[in-house]
Amino acid sequence: MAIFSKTCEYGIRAVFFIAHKTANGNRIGIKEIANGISSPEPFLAKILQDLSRKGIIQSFKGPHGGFYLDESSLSRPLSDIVEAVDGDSLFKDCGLGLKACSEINPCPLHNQFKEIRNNIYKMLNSTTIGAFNNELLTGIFSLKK
Amino acid sequence: MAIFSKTCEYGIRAVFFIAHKTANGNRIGIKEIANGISSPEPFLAKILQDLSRKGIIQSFKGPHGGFYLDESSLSRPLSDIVEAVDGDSLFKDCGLGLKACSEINPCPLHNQFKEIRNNIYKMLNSTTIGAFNNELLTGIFSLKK
DNA sequence: AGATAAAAAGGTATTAATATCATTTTAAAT
DNA sequence: ATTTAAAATGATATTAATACCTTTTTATCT
Repeated sequence: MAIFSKTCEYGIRAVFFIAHKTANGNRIGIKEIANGISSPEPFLAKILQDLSRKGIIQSFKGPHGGFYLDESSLSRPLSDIVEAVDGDSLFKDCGLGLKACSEINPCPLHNQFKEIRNNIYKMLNSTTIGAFNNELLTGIFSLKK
Repeated sequence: MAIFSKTCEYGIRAVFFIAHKTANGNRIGIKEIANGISSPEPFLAKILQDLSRKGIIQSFKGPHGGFYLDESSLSRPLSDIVEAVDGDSLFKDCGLGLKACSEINPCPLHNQFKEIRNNIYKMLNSTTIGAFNNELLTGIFSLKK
């Protein structure tokens, strides 16, 4: 198993891509995004539609329309994308799948998972959507394949 | 998304349960295990059958048969269960799902995920199957619901 | 106003994960 | 030998995730 669902993987990669391609105020179409991050276009369309409805990204219909990010979206943490797509179970739920697991009724791995969940959340919450625009521009980082 | 698949969650809980219930040399049947960890019995049967085939747990057919753990199984790390069930993608694959992601062609979150993967692996690899027998016996830890 | 280009919406298809059921094999007890 | 209790196997069912397709809405341009 991967950490994120495919939906979430595509979502994060797409948002990074949009951030980097629209830093200049432009918009970008679904075709170019799907191609830029190696994702199935119709599936990605659904994902972006959902992220747009939830306010994580912005979109504009019609000719010269497309997806883009406003200032406040650029400074959102990645955890917002993950939460919008996969929910907060990665940050909150018991690692062994126990609904009743808690501080007073812990599973054997309760404390270990608490730390891991915190690590993941801290990382995702302290990294913003726009954090890698420079590196993406210079080609240091890849979002394809 | 959860960290592990349902299959893996049931598997780990079941193995903990078997370890604790058969520490005295007994065997334990699928019914009692399924009940003890709140899992669907036929599904769990499949999982344990697979773990048995892979040598993670031991089983014995016929009357007074059941599942149990030998000494060496008790000292295996949890990472062995996870690898047997979910494979090693949790420890190895790119967090953003990129096949080509590597040190020389990193995704934007490459280093961040490397650390998280290492945390998870270290935890699972340094915790043994038999580590919680005492706490399970005294009821400090729960495997149910 | 009409044509066009884009995302949004809604519905369908495929695949993988999860769950269940029926039959077979194995070993013990009588 | 027969019965019985257990896991192993094989087949099927259900559900959720992933992927795709068609139509509709919105905005721009001529």
